[in-house]
Amino acid sequence: MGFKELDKVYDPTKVEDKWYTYWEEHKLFHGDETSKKKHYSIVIPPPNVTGMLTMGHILNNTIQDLLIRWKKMQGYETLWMPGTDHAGIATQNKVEAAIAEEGLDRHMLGREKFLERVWEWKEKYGGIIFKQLRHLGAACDWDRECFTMDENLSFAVKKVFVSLYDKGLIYRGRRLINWCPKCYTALADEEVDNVETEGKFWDLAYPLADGSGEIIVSTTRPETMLGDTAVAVHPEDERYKAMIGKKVRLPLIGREIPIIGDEHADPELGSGAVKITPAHDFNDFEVGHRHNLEQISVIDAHGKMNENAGHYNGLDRFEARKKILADLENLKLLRGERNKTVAIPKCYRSGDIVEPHLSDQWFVKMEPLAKPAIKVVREGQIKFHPKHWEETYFHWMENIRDWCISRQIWWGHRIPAWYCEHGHVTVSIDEPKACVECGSTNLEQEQDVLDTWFSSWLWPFSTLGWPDDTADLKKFFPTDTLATGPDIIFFWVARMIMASLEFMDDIPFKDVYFNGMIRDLSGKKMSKSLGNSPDPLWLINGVDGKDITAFSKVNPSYKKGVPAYGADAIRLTMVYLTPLGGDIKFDHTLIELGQKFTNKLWNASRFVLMNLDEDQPVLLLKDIPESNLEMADKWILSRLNRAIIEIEKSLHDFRMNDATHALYSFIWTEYCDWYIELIKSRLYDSENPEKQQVARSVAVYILDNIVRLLHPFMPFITEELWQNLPDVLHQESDVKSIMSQPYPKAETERIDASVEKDMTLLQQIIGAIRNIRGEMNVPPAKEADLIVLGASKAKQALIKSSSHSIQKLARVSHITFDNERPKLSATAVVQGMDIVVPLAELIDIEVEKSRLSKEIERIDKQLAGLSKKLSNRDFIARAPKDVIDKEKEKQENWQTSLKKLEENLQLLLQD
RNA sequence: GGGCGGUUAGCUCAGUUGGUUAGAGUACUUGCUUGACAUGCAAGGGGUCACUGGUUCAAAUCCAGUACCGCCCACCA
Repeated sequence: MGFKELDKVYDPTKVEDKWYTYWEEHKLFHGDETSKKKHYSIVIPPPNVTGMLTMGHILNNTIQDLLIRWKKMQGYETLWMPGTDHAGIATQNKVEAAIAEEGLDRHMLGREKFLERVWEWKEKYGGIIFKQLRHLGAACDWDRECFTMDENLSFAVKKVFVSLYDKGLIYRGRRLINWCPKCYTALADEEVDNVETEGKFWDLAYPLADGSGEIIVSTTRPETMLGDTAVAVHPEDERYKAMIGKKVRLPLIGREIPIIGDEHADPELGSGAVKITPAHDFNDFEVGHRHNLEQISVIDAHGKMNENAGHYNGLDRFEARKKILADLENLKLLRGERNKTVAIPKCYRSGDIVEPHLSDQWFVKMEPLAKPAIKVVREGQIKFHPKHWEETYFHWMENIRDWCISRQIWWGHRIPAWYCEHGHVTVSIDEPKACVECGSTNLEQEQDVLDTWFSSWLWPFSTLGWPDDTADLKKFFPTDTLATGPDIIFFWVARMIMASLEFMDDIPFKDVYFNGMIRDLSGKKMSKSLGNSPDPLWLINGVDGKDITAFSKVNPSYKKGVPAYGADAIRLTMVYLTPLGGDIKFDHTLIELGQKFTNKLWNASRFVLMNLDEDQPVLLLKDIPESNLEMADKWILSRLNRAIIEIEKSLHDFRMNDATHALYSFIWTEYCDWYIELIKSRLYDSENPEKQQVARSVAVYILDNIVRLLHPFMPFITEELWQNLPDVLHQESDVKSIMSQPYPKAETERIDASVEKDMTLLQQIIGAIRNIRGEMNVPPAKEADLIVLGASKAKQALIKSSSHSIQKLARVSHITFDNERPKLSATAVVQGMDIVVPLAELIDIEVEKSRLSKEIERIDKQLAGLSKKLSNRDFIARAPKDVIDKEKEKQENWQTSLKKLEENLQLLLQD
């Protein structure tokens, strides 16, 4: 015994950090841009610089790591590019909250000092998530770690801005945009969540200026009436047609505004007449354009009424609403109030109600960029997995609207545009000396910064060195797979495709894998604020309930703490549970699946390794003569190769869960439950060292394949086990690591259908005996005899040659054929043979009777259905021949079984 | 309002192009400290595949509709 005996229980905490350090030290995560090998690259969806690891990251990064490790073992030069996003609004909000505790706000500090504070924050808290990702095992190339505000990435941003500006695709304009009064900045359409809310719908009466009557308008936002510049009715609306062209006197303000005819007014809705406020409503803005209406802002950027709001000036917008309603009520101009669900636009960062706000902003004209990006997906150059997300993509891209890219915050890439005192704009990568139009040297840079996504849409090539023509770009671009969540399909995925086609003249990636969302068991999205998400590091490293203080409303089940499941167990569980693109309802107890599997693998390996012997070398499979392989050996080799094919196919199709299932059942059911049990007698048979050696060698050969197949799924335990395998199995490599070993390839010549068929028979016989024993509650210690009736010569031979296995696995002493059967015996039918277990003193006749009756009833029922099918003339006439043959064969088999079972039951009833 | 997804065992989920006796893990029942593993072994019970109709020789699977759940998009003020 020269092999190290493994611990009885696998402890991930003893293993995981050790191997991660080893891999990192030996540069096994490094992508070599000078390599001659084919490349495979992935860019990480950059987490926010202040981000913390969530369960969603666990799933997303496990999938990326799985792909990278799989491809690396397959011989590709792999690169997994890590990096973080500066996340403008989110990060600025965080730092502002932090300085608020010191009684400061950013304006007190000023731009420069404030940014210093953000950078300090970034240095301190940025990248924590990457320390956490290391615990997960992520094989990121940390030497290349990027940040969206790195010098070269910032240069890329400026270069892109100038290029699009020069092409006329970036413009500046006074538009109505989504404004968050809390974040004090413009937002893109995608940054606004429309939340259905119970609201009110008020009817207001506007008197006609000539005193001839009034017109009723309906609104959900009465406070904006101060900015009304018209009332619109449908031009075909008989009720109001005659009023078009007349004027109304706006209550409270007294301004005279026209009644106009416009199809925007829906006669079905409310009174059919609608107030028009071009400065505070997107529709009204359009109507205003059509009719040349004045745009009067009455709400300022802080959400307060402004000087145009008369004596409401200075009031908060919602207080103003109350006041205005009360005042109209007093004037008897408030004519109705109804409940109505309305979609309230909210800022996805702060949650504050977004205000349509008239201001000068920068925009990207998207349509010309979208066209080629639609094409590459439609033509299949880029494939989405699951495919149905392509529909969502097309729908958005075909109706794309211009992208508002300016943000009125400080943390981000400052827009490279300068204004002179005459209002001319100069756009340039470097600070210009003089205005391009008038030559003025009195220039001031734009105060606004760019939307965060304006840097992340360049991510697949800016991280590789663009705009320089780098070796990295040549080697690793376009990247291969993008794995991300469908929630950022518009924010990020679509824009990366557009940017890449525009600036690289190529697609950014070939496949996009959308992982599902992690929910809690009640189906709610997991989030820290809901307190329904565990900290993933608790699950990896374990935590005592006392230490859980991170969240205010922690799920009670975490208060007791959780054991150290280890990264491998979590990874395996996640991919086992994740259907292509489907959501996962998650609870930490589900990880027991992975934990148990980890322990099973560990112990199976422990068993195989403890049975090796230094004095008896392990034979390589190619050195074992075919004739020395027993049925069990051939069978497990056959099954291994089928599993390899299945895994390869599943991973290729991004069906990670199928690949995981294939591995799981191969390892647990076939290798552990059957193969290892079958070879035990050979392993223990020191009288027959040659057979022993073959059994040992095949067992460890399969184990070697198992750990390599499993490595992308469970990197740590497989490295630990692989390192413990005999050296003869290790292929030479620069660094001794499973990461440098080849991924198993299928050897189809090892697939042997006839051996599998024989094995099935054996399993069925053993299963039948076990079933009898189990139903009768026969203790394992009691051995029984076995009589097989009606077996063909071939089957007899097979049973004889495997008699030892049957005896061992089914706890049988003697096996005989065609003996007379004792009256008191339990019986089963397998492939037309009677399996008779004479257990006179062991069995309960009544139990056996009911067992047989139940079985007869079951087969009878099935047979009835089948007979009906086969007597259907249409079925015979129209179904394919092979289907009919199969059904007929089935019928014969069942009929035989039924007959035999009935005979057996009769024998028992005779007593 | 439009679009997309879902509804299969108590729970979490598989089920690829229609043809299996509808599966896995877990939970449950029973028997086992069987020379790797009680985080284990063996056996067992449990499903009218949401509902209704249609296509077909044949539907969990294809089509239409209904109900419920979820997500996304949209200017009904």
